[in-house]
Amino acid sequence: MSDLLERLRGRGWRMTAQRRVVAEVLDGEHIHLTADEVLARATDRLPEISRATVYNTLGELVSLGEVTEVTTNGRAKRYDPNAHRPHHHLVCARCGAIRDVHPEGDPLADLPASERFGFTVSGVEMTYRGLCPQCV
Amino acid sequence: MSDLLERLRGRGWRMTAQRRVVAEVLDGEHIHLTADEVLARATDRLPEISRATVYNTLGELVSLGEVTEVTTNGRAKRYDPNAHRPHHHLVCARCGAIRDVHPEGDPLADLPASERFGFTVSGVEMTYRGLCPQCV
DNA sequence: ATCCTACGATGGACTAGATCCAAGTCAATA
DNA sequence: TATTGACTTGGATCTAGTCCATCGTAGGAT
Ligand SMILES: [Mn+2]
Ligand SMILES: [Mn+2]
Ligand SMILES: [Zn+2]
Ligand SMILES: [Zn+2]
Repeated sequence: MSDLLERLRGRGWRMTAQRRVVAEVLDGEHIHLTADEVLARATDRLPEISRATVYNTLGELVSLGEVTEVTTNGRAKRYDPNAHRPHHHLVCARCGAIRDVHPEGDPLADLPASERFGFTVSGVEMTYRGLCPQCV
Repeated sequence: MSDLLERLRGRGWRMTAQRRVVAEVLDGEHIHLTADEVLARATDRLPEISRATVYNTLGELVSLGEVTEVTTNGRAKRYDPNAHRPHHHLVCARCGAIRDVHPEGDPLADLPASERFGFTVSGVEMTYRGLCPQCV
């Protein structure tokens, strides 16, 4: 069983067949599925699952902090189960492949006070762009 | 007249009343308007302008490299006329205010080869998150 | 100044992605 | 096994954006 499922059980999350398959298809490394992709994979395991439930469940996982939303292209949001290890993304400009990356250094420290406009800065998302080995 | 308009003229861009007002409403610092916001402001100056023309013109300005698309929230894309000075963004999590920022350091250099997965990395976008002075 | 025409503008239909809702179903507890 | 509030469902609805046939015009030619 997946780590995610285990954590959710531990938090008293009410378990249903639908929620289980959504959590299952999100399990893994470098996973960044759109809601439609989650629906397609969930439907393989549980044909009667509905689109609304997929959206409901993804939204709840985001609220619980177990999944993060990633927007790399202005199209469909992607859902990332790797929420417990802060990271950034490397995206292929041609095929859209996405890898998790962990840059060195502290980007927050690189933003001088004169560039903060009085904001209380709490985090940063970085999206590296390039071409993957297959697309070069 | 705006810098943007001047550059476009110099590039032989065919000028129409519609294109002029779109370019005009995009002029300024820290401007990051959605297509609908551009349409609303353009309509103030030229009531008969159409939504399709706003999208056509924005798309062309992006192709020309005079405007960049910014996606900060998975909702509507925003259009940024400050394309000739590379920069990143600081976004208020509550009210959505967006400021242009110029962090120190070279984020590309902070991505070690072991984290590049064979990609040819060519750029990076950074979105700082926080609360603006009015929203703290 | 007028003509010509390729390029731009238009409105409305259409699509993708996402959300909402009233009604039906069921997991968890007793 | 009875109860009940939480979950699921299909379909309607919404937002952002694209597409297209047709009309209009900017700007070069005369
Ligand atoms: Mn990730
Ligand atoms: Mn900007
Ligand atoms: Zn690729
Ligand atoms: Zn704010």
